[in-house]
Amino acid sequence: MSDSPVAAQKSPPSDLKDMSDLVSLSKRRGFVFPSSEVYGGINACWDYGPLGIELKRNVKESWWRAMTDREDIEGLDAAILMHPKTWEASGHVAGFVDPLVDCKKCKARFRADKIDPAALQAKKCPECGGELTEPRLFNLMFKTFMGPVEEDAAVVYLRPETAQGIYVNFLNVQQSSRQKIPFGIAQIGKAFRNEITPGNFIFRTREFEQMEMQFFVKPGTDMEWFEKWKEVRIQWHLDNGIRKNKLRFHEHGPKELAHYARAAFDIEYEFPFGWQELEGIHNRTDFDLTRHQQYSGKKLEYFEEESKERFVPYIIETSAGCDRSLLVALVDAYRFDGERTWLAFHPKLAPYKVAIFPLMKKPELTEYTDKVFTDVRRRFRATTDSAGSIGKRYRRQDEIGTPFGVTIDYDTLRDHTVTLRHRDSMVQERVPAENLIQVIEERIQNWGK
RNA sequence: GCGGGAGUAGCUCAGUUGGCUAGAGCAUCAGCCUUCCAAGCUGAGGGUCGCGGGUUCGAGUCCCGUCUCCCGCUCCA
Repeated sequence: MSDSPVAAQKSPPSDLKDMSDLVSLSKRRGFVFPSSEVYGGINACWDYGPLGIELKRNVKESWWRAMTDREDIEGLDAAILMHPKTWEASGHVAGFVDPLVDCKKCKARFRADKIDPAALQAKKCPECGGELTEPRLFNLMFKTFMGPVEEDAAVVYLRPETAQGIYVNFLNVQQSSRQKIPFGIAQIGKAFRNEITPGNFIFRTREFEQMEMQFFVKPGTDMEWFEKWKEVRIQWHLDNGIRKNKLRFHEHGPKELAHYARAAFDIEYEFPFGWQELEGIHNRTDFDLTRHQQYSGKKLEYFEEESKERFVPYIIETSAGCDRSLLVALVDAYRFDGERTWLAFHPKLAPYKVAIFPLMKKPELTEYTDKVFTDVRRRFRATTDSAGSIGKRYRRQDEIGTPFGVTIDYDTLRDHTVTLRHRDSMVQERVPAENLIQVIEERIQNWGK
């Protein structure tokens, strides 16, 4: 049995031209389904299928470990429903309201606060001079009621960001975990925003999951930490196998900064629909904690032993979209060479790490396959398939991004070696069955090197 | 929310000027064939045509409403 590589003499793999191929692959293979599809779907809501949820768990696991493996970071899972005053303090009740006006002539839409007051008064479109509609309010927070009675006093909001749950727990976490500043709190959780225009598959949805880490530092050291976290977060994306040339970075100028931020840095990805933000790193100063002090009347200060100083910490925030990171994993991994479609996931993100096949559907081969499968799946998430030709089965796994294929053939029965096939190169190597797990571990260790 | 396009099997689509039990390819499942990279053979399952009304003897095919998706405007995790 030779282990000569089967060379791929095809045209170089291409990227996605638009999202349609990825959307249909996602549905066909069980990554992402439209929500409530039997009722015709609901705008911009999506469900993760069997493979999608594995991918998502792997993305979250990668993030969570990168954060909480550090000694200076603790985890938290705060409630989605919070005291309504939280959102007054955060500025969301006032700030998440964007009055919008439309031009009846050229159909352009503007934020009322961003066009010239005189033009707004005269209801004249800044673009074409046409007539503008009245400003209309769009509250971006989802509102609901606590308890059975729908009365104003019972109004609560679905959190529009997870960060506030961390801020209000700052002292609880610091004291219970006996952390000293600087330290951070990491949280993964859902957030909800009534976006005016959701879209681009799972890129912008009204219900989404955030992966946020808030790092509390002594005022004066904040810009230094801001710089450090920029580097750490860029590296995380690269460690997940995201191609460097598809990432770019954008440092906000003073005029672009949100009300809470002193500095902001975006990590952007080049999607088929353009460069878009994937993660933001912000220096939020002491804005949030100070506001919560004001609105709650409780002190949110930290006492530093060494200097005997008492201060409200500054916060460096890293805020990544979980669904967006998953979308980037899919988009970045998508390959098509004119014949073969495959997802070139980094093994740590792949839903299945290994697929195990009998070369043919024969009892003696399937029996051996079952043994290997039982063995391998104790270590790696694995799958098996015996339907159709071996080539077809390789293709099926390529399409869901399984990095390794293991094939049991008649030689295996004699010498107990198996074929280990690599998804991206289609190279095959012969490996003793007893060393299989170890070899795969090594290949994953050296991935990309 | 506004403008433009679209909605027929899991996917991609075909369905003539409204008229026989709505078709194809791929996919799926079962069997056969195959000793390493899809598309070979046999058979099977699966759509009532986004949804709701209306016109008509009769509608996937016409009319109204509604929902959803895609592309622009907006947005920033």
